[in-house]
Amino acid sequence: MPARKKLKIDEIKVSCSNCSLADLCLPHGMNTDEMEALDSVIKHQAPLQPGQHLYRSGDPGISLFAVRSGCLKTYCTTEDGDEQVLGFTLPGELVGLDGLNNGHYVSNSIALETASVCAMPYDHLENLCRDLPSLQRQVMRIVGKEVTADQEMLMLLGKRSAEERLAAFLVSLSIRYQSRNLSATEFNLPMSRQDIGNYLGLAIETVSRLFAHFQEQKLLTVNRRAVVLTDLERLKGMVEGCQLDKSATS
Amino acid sequence: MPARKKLKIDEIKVSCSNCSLADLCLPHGMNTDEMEALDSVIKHQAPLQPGQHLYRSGDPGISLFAVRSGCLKTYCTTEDGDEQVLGFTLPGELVGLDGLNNGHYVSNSIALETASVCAMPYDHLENLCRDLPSLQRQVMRIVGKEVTADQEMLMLLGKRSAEERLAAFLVSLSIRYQSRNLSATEFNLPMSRQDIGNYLGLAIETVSRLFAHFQEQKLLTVNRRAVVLTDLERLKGMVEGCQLDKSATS
DNA sequence: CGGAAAGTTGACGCGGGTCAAGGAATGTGG
DNA sequence: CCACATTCCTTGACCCGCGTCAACTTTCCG
Repeated sequence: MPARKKLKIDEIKVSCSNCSLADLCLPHGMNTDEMEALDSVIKHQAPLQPGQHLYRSGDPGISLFAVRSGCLKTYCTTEDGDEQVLGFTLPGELVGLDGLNNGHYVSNSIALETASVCAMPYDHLENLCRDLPSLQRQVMRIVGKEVTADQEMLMLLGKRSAEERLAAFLVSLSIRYQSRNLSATEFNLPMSRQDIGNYLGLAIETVSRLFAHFQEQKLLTVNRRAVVLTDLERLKGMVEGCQLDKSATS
Repeated sequence: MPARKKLKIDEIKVSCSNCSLADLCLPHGMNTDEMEALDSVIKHQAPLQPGQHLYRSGDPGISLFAVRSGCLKTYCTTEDGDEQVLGFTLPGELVGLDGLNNGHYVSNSIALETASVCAMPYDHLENLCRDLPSLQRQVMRIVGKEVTADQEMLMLLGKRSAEERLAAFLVSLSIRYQSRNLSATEFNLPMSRQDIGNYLGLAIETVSRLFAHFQEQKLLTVNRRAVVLTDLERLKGMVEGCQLDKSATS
């Protein structure tokens, strides 16, 4: 039964145990058996096209999603219609936690590039957590990370200058690409100036001017979406002191 | 054994099933048996004095805390020493989620007034969640709420004017006090202008001027920490349109 | 090829930060 | 109970970072 065989291969292809992102994702630290159990609750769906929504505000929030490839933008809208970008999700990162609150998503998630995601229905995940303490702990770790990341962002928006915000944004992307075994210094921005500005609480003209300014200072070269960080160290220096102080006090 | 009896009464006093905050807190929606199980993992500790820390950045993060009375301020510091206030915790609300990330708190939590808290060690809570699906769901609900609240805050800091920020802050306090059966229009601010400004990403002079400005417009009267919201409706009107749009799209 | 979307650049002005001075409340020691 | 310091808050003057408006260029896509 060649057809059956083929299907089997496809299944293996998309399993957690073979996923190169496992270290960055929920399976992190799980053994093969545990990964297989996790696999069993994951729904693979058709890839999202750019501009296509993964979920919208008000949709019944029933799943947590892991991004396998591409890039998602999470945003929400106010009653009077304007948008706030909440974040960008890269492969190995999770979205959809906010659906846990009252069963409906508050935010929206849209693909910026063609993206494939793994969907994990909350209720299945919940059941599985009962049997797999390591999964439960990992979920809570992810939750804690999310909270910490939001705190970092609040600090950026509350206290930092436009220059520091953009530098922090670029450094964050750099680090995240690096941990995915991509170049830390050369990459394409998956998002528009509009999205960057919105995310950082800046006007798009300001973002554009800052890119020009950074270029003058030989910190980077930029052409539309293509970025080369020519002096990553100095960029990191600009952000230094703006980061959370993680030094233990005890 | 009168001593024994006395102790028993004290225990009952502080149990979830007798706590007036149960509806706002983790026990929400649990039956008596479940509450008793939850009680068993809660550690009651001596009240915190104003200025005393519940936990500090770097401390081993081992517990989730529920505030029973008083008010806590959560904040974190940058490497170069300045502070970002992340939020204020009122009775019935939880703090300490950020310790879930890597086992250490990233933020600090300090009492603004004399405060008593219930401590729930993560590991006990984790075990209990395995037996009590309703608790597990409630924990995840709280987590989702936390994420949503952070999103709302990001929007405030990213998009809103100083005036809208302070109005939103006062309305939020009003609503939270009301759901604790306290006056929605007359209360004392538990925090200083410094803290308010820091939290809202504003200079303390701006906060002060805005209070004066609001007073001229007969929106409220304020004397140091004492606030009376004389036109709550109009205040809410100022915030309208800044709130997340929760209308279902499907 | 044409129209729209995305990005850049310059001119201008305002919201709110900064600096400075002073008042009111609270604490502290004599 | 009073003098004094300290902290918290208020108010005014000034000015700069960044938003807004506008014009233009480049890229994208049917």
